Parts: sequence; C-alpha cells; structure tokens
Amino acid sequence: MEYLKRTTTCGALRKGDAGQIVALNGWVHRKRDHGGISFINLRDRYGITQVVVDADAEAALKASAAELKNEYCLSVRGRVRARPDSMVNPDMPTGEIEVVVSELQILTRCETLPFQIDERSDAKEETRLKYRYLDLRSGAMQYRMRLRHEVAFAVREHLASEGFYEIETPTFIRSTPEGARDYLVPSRLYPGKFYALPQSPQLYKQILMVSGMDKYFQIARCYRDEDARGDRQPEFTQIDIEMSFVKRDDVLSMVERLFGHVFRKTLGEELPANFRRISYDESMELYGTDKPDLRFGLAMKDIGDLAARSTFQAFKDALAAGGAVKALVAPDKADYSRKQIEELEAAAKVYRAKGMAWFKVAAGEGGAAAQLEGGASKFFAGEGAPAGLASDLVAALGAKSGDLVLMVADAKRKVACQSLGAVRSKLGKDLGLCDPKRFEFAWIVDFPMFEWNEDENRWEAAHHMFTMPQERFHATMESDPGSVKGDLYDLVLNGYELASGSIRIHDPDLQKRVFKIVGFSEEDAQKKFGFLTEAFKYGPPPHGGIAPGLDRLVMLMAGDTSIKEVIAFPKNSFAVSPMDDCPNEVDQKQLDELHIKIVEKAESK
RNA sequence: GGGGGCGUAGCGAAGCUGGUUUAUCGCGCCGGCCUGUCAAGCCGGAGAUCGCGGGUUCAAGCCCCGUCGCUCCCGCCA
Repeated sequence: MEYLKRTTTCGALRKGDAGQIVALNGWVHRKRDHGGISFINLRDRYGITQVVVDADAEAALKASAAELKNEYCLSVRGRVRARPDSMVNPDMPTGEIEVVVSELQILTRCETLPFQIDERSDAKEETRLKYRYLDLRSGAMQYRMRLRHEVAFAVREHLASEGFYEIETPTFIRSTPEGARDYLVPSRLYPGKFYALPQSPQLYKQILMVSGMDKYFQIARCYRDEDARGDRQPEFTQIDIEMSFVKRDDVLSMVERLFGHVFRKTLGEELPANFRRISYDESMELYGTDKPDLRFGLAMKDIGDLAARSTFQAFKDALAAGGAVKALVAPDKADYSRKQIEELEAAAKVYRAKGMAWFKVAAGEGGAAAQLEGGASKFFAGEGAPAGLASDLVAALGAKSGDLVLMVADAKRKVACQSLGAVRSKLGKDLGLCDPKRFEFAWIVDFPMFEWNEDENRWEAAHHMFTMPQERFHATMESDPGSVKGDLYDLVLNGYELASGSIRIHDPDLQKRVFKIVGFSEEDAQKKFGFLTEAFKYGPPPHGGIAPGLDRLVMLMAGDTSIKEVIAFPKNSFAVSPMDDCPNEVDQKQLDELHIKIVEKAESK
C-alpha cells in the first residue's frame, strides 16, 4: 500500500503553522486515551508533536487510534491547530500546537519492547547493546549521535579552512612492533601472511609529510587488541593530524584554534584562546597523574622534609629508601568518618600504596597554634616529636582548623604520587567538584622520552620511537636516557587524555641513535620500518602532529563517562557486540581458503 | 593475568541473621472505564524453574563449592 509521505517533521510545527494541512511520519512515543479523545505523541529525529483524535472523529479513525501501541510506526494527516492557552505545553518546542488527525495509517507494528524508550529508561547496558537500534531511538542517544556528527563536521570545516587535506590511509597495513597488540587479517593469496589493522595511521602520516602534503588530517578508525575500559574500545576514532615545517607551539596553537571552533560551533561554548601548560613532572607532583582533572585544586604537597623530622617510622623508611611523602588537604573535612577515610585509603591502595595516613586539624586553645588530632597526629605532635613540627606542618600545608590532611608515603616516588593522586580524584568526585558542564583544558608537556622497563631490563620509548628528543638533551642522550625529555605533548580535559602528539625525528642519524637506545638494532629497524627509513633518505621535512580522540571528545562534551555512549554500535567490555553476536565462528571453507587451522588450547593445570 | 561489584517477571529494583508467604514493589504488558492529556487517571488481570549445576539443612533467593554472563578498576594500552 502506498503510504502517506510526510510534508514536515515532528519537530517543526509552531503556532504560525495553524490552519495548515500536514502529513507526519514517526513513531508512537506515548499515547493517552481518554475514551472520547486520544492524544498521541508522535516522534521522529526532529522532535515530538502531539496529534489528536478528536471525540467527533469518524468511527474508523477512532478504531485505528485505539489499536495504537508504543513505537508503532505511523503516518498521519491532519490540520495544525493552535492549542488553547491553558493547554499549551511549555516543555515542548511544538507545545503550542497539535495536529488534529483526519487520516491515520499504521505503517508497521511493534512488539512489546525489551525496555522503554524514553528519558527514564534505566535498562542495563547489556540490554541496551543487544537492542541498540531501540536504544538509539531515545532522545539521549539521538542527541549524542547528532553531537558527534556536528563535532566531526566542525573538525573538517575548520581544518579545511586552515589548508589541511583529508587523506585516507590504508586499513590493511603491515604489523609493526611496539605499542598494542595488533588485530590481524589473514591473507588468502599469501598463505601464512597477514595484514594488520592500524593502531593509528602514524607511519603513513609521516610518509605523507615526506610526500610534501604539508598539512594532513583524517578522521581515522584505529584498532588495538587490548582490554576495554570506559574510555577505551577495541576500535575507536582519532582526529589524526600531521604538519610540516612546524615546531611544538605551532601544533599546540593549531589545536587550540580547532577546539575553539568545535566548541563554539557545537556547544556555543567559548574556550580560552590558549590552554595552560603544565610539565609532566609538575603534573605528577601536584596531581599524581599525567592527566589531571583541573576543574578543582586540591593539589598535593611534598612534605618529605617535615616527615623526616617526625617519629613516623613508615614515613622515614620510605624517605630513606629514596621515596617521597605526599600530603593533601581536604578543606573542612575533619568531620569525615572512619569509614569515609577508609574509602579514600582504598582508592590509594589501588595504585599500590601500602596505606594512607591522616590527621585532623583542630583549633588550638586560647589562640594557641593549631592542634593535630587522630590518626597519625601523634607522630607529628605526640611524645618525642620535635617542638614546633606540628605548626610547621600546618603552615606548610596551608591547612586550617577543621581540615582533614591525607598522606601517602612510599619508597617509590611515583607510587606515592599516583596513590595520593587517586585519593585527590576520588575527593573531587565525592565533593561534587566535577561539573560536567565545565571544560578545563591543559597541555602536559616535557614528557620523559624513555622509560625503564623493569621486566625486560631495557629502555623503551615512552611515546613512540619517532619522537624528537628535545634539543637540549641531544648530547647526553646515550649517557643519561632517563632524564631526556621528548618534544611531546598531551592535551588533557577534565581528567582524560584527549590528544597525544609530538614533533618527530626527521634526521636519520638521530633516528638511529634513538633506535639504539631502545635496543632496536639496525637490522630490526630495517626489517620492520625499512619503508620509513628508506623514505627518510629522500629529504624529509621537519614535521610533527597530534591525534585527538574523537570518541573521548564527544563523550566529554556530552557529559558522559563512557565512550560506548557516543559510539553507535560499540563492543562490550569483552570486545563482543551483543547485538550481532560478534566475533563468531566462520565456515570451515573460509578457514581452508585462508590456510588457517584452529588449534584447541590444551587443558593445562 | 589480578581485584571489587552485580545476576530475582519484558525492564528496573526490594527481599533483614536460612523459617509464619502463595517471593514484594514501580514501570511495561493484557482487559475494562474515562472528552483535554502531555511520566494522564481509576478498576481488574496475567506474567518468575530467584543465571546455571551440585552440596549443607527438617527447611535455601539467602550458606558452601563449581560454572556461565555482565560491569568497573589495576595490569596492559597513548
């Protein structure tokens, strides 16, 4: 049967349209049947319009209306009517009008839903993913998909305006070492050989610079076979960018302009022209992480000197072992219960802290210096503690009466910082300091170039092997790899790493030295990256780039905490798609063609 | 690889220390009433092998063992 095609959408009609005859297509969002009269909220992507089957409608029409259930797909024709003043719904954009139905077609029917499609639906993620097509009908998901589209569009708009070319790179590439596990694609034509799906287009974009493309970008799908997290999926999308003849600050300001445009266009939000910059070392010392949430302060302090004067053996041992003692002031939280403090300690222990010490600050009597109370106070103010230590500590922390002080010591400086940093994050959340409507960007710069791998007893690249070591370290690179800073930068937003990038090495000799430090022999380099080193023999330009994560960006803009919310068809935490039950077995014939044999894992115990 | 949490009707939850029960509640669903609702309202109804398997017990949704699934985190991963 020919269906009645819409003349407008469910979000379009206003008071001025009264009197018009219109046709609408959409889904029954809700129905209210009053016996004589019935109201149907008809929904499409553009909005919701109330359509009315009046009491004096003909019998056949009333019969059709009586049949309607949620999510039936309809076509209706009717006259737009201004609602009487008392019946205007100010919460609906179309609330001043309704459509009086003269013709109603049920296009398709809908079975009882597995969950309700509205703002109140609180179905489990598992169920939502299985019926993703229904979940995507909800207003919240429609908003997320629209925002994602608009962000991607604004990215293209802005980068094109700055002269970038969008260039596609292959998704079947050769497997390269380092980084995450690759997803592999077997080759039918070449038995025993495999393509890999790219973890990122890193090598291609550098080669495009050698090709003189000058400014490249791509909204690129990336694949990493690692365990999922709230902000991680096996496949995800990066706004991949690379530029020639630039230095670090050129890349940073380009990104500041890009994000400024994107936030202005999509959220109407004005970002600062420049984002603050924090060195990696400072970020670790103050916030215990390289991706601090800067919507709140609660910065940590180093109290090593003061802890050394205390009688707290655990602290002194940590310091003697070359570690650190870090402290954090929770303002006005002296009323925290034992249980609340234990919950904070649990957060610290996740990052391998052995414990968390604390004390409360109370007013001294008669204007005397502040008193320490409870927990570890006796080590600073008790018997045997040096006179004045307590007040020195309170002064150094800038604490006042009524504050709670939290401390973590560890023989490893990083463990102390990360653990108390986790406490800081939890405190920020618990105290409601993480307003999802606020966007606090920062650049983290001066990352270490190399990290010592304790298991393998060797240096490895903290970022990747093509990162430029900062020039001031070129002379001492081999003698002291640990102190070399790379020309590296991360963009962080509200506690998430939003982008990561670097200036790359374009000098083949320097590249060889870096390979050597991370134990990558010339033969290895030749075998794995031969095409790149070969390309770099032919006049490569100085270049650098960055790759903001589109999923995380949209997630934060939408106020979500999982990128699954802003991906149309995500995988669950076990890399499975519950809707289509993927991954799944394939036919033996397909395996045969690919020369692949499945070997059952032997039962081991 | 490791740790925390969860699994009770289509959905979301409650169910105390194992026992006065026929496993409770809200939404949804089915039937009826209702002319202005917009999370409509009122009356009635159906719907559950309490994830699965085993064990302890006079008695198990609740305790024990195993197993499957989901979720968050550490590791891993830029």
